[in-house]
Amino acid sequence: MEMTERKEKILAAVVEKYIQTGEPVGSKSLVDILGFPVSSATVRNEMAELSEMGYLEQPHTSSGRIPSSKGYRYYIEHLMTAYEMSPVEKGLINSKLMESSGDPQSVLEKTGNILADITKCAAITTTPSDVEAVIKKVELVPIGTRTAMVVMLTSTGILKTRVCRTVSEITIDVAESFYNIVKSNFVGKPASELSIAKIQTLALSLGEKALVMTPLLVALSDAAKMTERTELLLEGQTNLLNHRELEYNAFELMEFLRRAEPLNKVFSSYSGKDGVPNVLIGNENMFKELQNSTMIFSKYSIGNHESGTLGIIGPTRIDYARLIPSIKYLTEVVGIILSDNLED
Amino acid sequence: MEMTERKEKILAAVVEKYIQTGEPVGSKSLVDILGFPVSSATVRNEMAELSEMGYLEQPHTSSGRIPSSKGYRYYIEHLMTAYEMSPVEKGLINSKLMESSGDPQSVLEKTGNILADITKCAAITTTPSDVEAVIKKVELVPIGTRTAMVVMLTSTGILKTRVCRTVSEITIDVAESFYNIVKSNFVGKPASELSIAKIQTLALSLGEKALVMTPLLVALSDAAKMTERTELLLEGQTNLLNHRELEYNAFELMEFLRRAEPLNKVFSSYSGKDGVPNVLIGNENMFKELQNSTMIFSKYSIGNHESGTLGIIGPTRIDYARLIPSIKYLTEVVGIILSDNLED
DNA sequence: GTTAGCACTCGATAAAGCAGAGTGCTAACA
DNA sequence: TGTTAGCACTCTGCTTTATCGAGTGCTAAC
Repeated sequence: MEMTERKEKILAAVVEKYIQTGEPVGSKSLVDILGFPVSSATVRNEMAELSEMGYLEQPHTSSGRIPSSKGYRYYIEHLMTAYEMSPVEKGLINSKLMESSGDPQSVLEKTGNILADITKCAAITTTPSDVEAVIKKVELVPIGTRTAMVVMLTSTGILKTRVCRTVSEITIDVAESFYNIVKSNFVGKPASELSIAKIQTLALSLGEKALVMTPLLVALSDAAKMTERTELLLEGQTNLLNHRELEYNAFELMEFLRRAEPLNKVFSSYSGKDGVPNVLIGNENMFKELQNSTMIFSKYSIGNHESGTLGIIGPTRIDYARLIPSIKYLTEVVGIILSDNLED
Repeated sequence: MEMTERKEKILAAVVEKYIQTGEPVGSKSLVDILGFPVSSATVRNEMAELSEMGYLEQPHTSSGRIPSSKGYRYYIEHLMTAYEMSPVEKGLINSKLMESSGDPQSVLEKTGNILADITKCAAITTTPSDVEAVIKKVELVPIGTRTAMVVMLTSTGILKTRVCRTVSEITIDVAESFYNIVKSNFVGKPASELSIAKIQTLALSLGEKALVMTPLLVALSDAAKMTERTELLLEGQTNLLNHRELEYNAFELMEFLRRAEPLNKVFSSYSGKDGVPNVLIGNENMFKELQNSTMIFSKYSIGNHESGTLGIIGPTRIDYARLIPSIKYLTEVVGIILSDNLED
């Protein structure tokens, strides 16, 4: 049984109508939608074949058809005409993103917000991670006599700050020693070398200065730890409750999203080549909690390195034609904004 | 009709049983719970009187009783024995809070997390706001040749950072001018004076330096704006879905929480005197969306100033004896941690 | 290959019946 | 006067039954 042009038109019509209404689509209503003059019986025959081929399925014997995962996939790959955002929408998004304070975490939070807003799905973003990142710069900012803020910049443009308090005054002398220690031990090295153990051995060689220096170094280590860990940011989870077809799954889904590991596993199993978003529909997902959902995600790059992921999760019944391009666009913008920090 | 000791015992038993099971409590099961030997008929008579007095109500004519808002209130004020957290639990909370990076926003986020976790409700925290706050210190941290981080500290211990990029190099000369401008115009003044308008008039007098200086001042203004705005942080909203009695309200409630104004209105209507948490039960709430919910909140102080609010929202059927002390404790701890930044 | 006609399936909704928990009231009891 | 046993009554939740209608698959004719 081979795919014909008429079958394709019918499949596309079923997908689009179902996406729009959420109701199984019957042969009769299809006749109205399709441009050419055929009777409902003919359409019924074609639909039966599409079912047999695995593109459509029936919730129960005597109701209309809904697209299967395979049906959605065929639609996305062969039938769909992508619906790009208008320049106005793009401009709006750009200006919203500019509101954030510039550090990756807040940019990605904002991105998640926007994503959740335009897709009405749950949005997931991950903070950049780059195994090749090294410490580029460390600064000590005086806050009070015994309080300072440690600032750390990595080669991937990630900036972390951390406030710490010491038992005795942070004199210029102390600050200088701190800079020396950092320069000779950590700058140019990966953040992972900044372990507590390393700090302890260092402290031994510092003599009396160890007392005031240790908190500073610990703060730096905390900052380093924060850059290493890639965090998962969730936004708009409550959107999931709006989708009727997820009604019973919504809660289970939210619980699933709370656990970071499985999601990271999904993200790392798919490459982000060509900047084309990955689409995982229904049973194409590896976890049973996602069998009724669709994930669309895409990798953003800082400089030339694939650094993090940005995507959504929602019902399989979703406006693919609009959302896939949107996610693609946001991925590009985020990449550009975050790469900006890299240049000097 | 006056309250007797036996009535009080019955009321307490109804409240506690209902909190535990979520089912209306009947006279028969009460006889088992109450220590003294009475028949179900006697208890029924007492319950009828408690109903008449407004402490209990019936979901429908022929079912057990559940506490009314007034009933809960009487219980909280006269009958309940508060259940303090154990030192171990307190220690655990302290150490979790210490993980956060020290700035108020992240401390409060963490607090919200903990709160949501131990109460299984939605947690609300507000970032500190203090109309009397003035700019105490501003620092410029070099990141790249044309990138810098502006750090701002207020008299209330709030620290904000903001990264900015300029078109030309940030020389030592530029930095010095920046410090001079800031010192003579903004330090010691309220953050609200750092308006864009003010910056524009300033820029006019800077001549050629305006080009490189403006982005820095704008960044500072952004930081100032961030300290002024008190933000509402929500955590654990999805917990609301776990409560059967909120089933139909849960979504409406989440939508309500998204809008900040009404919540701020609630918070500002109640003082935080004595550090005793405010409890608003069911219809005691001013907004119709909260009629089926209970809010418990309390104000934390930085230094001596009441600065922000921290609380939960959940069903009226909630373990008051445990949660009220927990919230009280967290409020105190947050106050202490945030006040810490004040000292020099 | 297409279409009209028709019996059939199955979910959704409403109506009806039943069991059980719990009440309020009355009358008797200590 | 307070307490208790007894009983009729109410109301919910659950199950059963009936009905409706949309939509199908199949057959036979075009």
